[in-house]
Amino acid sequence: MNLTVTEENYIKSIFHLQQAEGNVSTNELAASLHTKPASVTDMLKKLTNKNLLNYIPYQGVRLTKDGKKQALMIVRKHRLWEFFLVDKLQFGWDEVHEVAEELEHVSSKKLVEKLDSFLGHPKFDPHGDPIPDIHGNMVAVRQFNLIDIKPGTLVEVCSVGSQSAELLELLRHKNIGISTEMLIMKKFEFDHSVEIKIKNSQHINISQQLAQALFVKLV
Amino acid sequence: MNLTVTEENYIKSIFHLQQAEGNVSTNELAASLHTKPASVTDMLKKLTNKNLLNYIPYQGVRLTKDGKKQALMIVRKHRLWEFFLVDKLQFGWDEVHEVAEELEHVSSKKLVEKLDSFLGHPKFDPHGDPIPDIHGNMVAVRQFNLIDIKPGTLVEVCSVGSQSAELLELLRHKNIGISTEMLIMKKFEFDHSVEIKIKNSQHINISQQLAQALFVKLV
DNA sequence: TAAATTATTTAGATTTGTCTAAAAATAATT
DNA sequence: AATTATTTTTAGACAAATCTAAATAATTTA
Ligand SMILES: [Mn+2]
Ligand SMILES: [Mn+2]
Ligand SMILES: [Mn+2]
Ligand SMILES: [Mn+2]
Repeated sequence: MNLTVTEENYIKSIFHLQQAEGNVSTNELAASLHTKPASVTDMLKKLTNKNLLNYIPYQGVRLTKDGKKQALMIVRKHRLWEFFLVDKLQFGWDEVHEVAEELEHVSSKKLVEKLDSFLGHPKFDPHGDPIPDIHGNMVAVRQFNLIDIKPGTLVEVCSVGSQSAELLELLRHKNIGISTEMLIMKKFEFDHSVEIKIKNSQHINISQQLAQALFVKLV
Repeated sequence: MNLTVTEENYIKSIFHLQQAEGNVSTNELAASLHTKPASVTDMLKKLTNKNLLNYIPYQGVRLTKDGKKQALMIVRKHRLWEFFLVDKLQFGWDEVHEVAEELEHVSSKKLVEKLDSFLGHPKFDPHGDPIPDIHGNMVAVRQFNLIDIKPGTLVEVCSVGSQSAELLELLRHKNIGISTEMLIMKKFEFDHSVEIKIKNSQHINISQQLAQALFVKLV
């Protein structure tokens, strides 16, 4: 079953949205895809006919097993290409997302697998997100939101909550990236900011908004 | 000016067809793009409005300066990706064309230039065709059709007349590839076949059809 | 030159993905 | 419970790219 670029983008968005919440609503999807709710309704019907998702009018949508499998293969391609761009072509990790949005739709299965070999079967993309293998499996690292970590804990950044240019610009400025190790020093009640100490570096303050966008694992 | 994938494919086809002949006809284009003449007429009007080609009804079409420039950049991407697939991902030279047909439409300019650097600025693709540089210039190697070479001449294969699977299969079987050196031994009037001797190998016979599909340079 | 053939264009329809505006269903407030 | 607000769906229109069938132009053949 061959999907159009548009269909693939819908499937992928639903996949990401249904991780967080249960059923994905029409409005959520419209926002995420920068389109209108009416257009989403049309597409949901179409994808339902292709057995990629279960859709109940007014109740939102979830991917079927098949839909999830398709989504995982698109995510696999997206993250492999991002790794390629950073590791081989010297792109910055904050400039690869847009390009990968196009590359992920190149259809050759052989290309994906040969690319994976060429890259040495990487397990994580440049943003710290796990790369699904050919069967759709990915390593599960227990991740915590930085805002929930108790003072005194040593953690390592393993992914970021979005790929927005604004966020990545701020991270670059603060010298925080994937695999940066940091000690949580203190949490301030007033503005929910967090004081941290980056390994071999000075103490800095992280705003509530930034802390909520950082995911870490215990080291 | 951003072109759709379809528009890019039209521009590229016209570019290739107008190399050989003068004006490109509607029917030729339809055949080359596996579409119908009526569809071609529609698209020619559209591309004319975008100033990419000069179109006179019933008289065929030629690219404008701008159209040619666009075409060269698509060809550049196509051939760079083909080189990448063969040189880095270990694809066979006979299996890269289809994949490159998709990759050539990925739009990031930065990607093309970084890919070019990563590959070491190759001058020829795996089929021996020259890769245009960022300004659209490509090295011109004087090429001859093997069928026109006089006996006694030493030549080197530098490109093939088509990328058909059938042709590439035969070449693989005869152990002929890009940069294969061969001495032209004798031409037979009866069937216009050619006897050649591949360097460090035995004498073999090349059919008229095959000789017409091989382009060589003098060494 | 006139007739027949071939090439090209026009006319009208179709598919895909989108949109706006209006109607209907659901959820939240009073 | 009734009203209001929000969400979602329907109805109808539109642009892009395509197709078939018919009309017209150009070319070839007789
Ligand atoms: Mn991304
Ligand atoms: Mn990523
Ligand atoms: Mn090719
Ligand atoms: Mn090629």
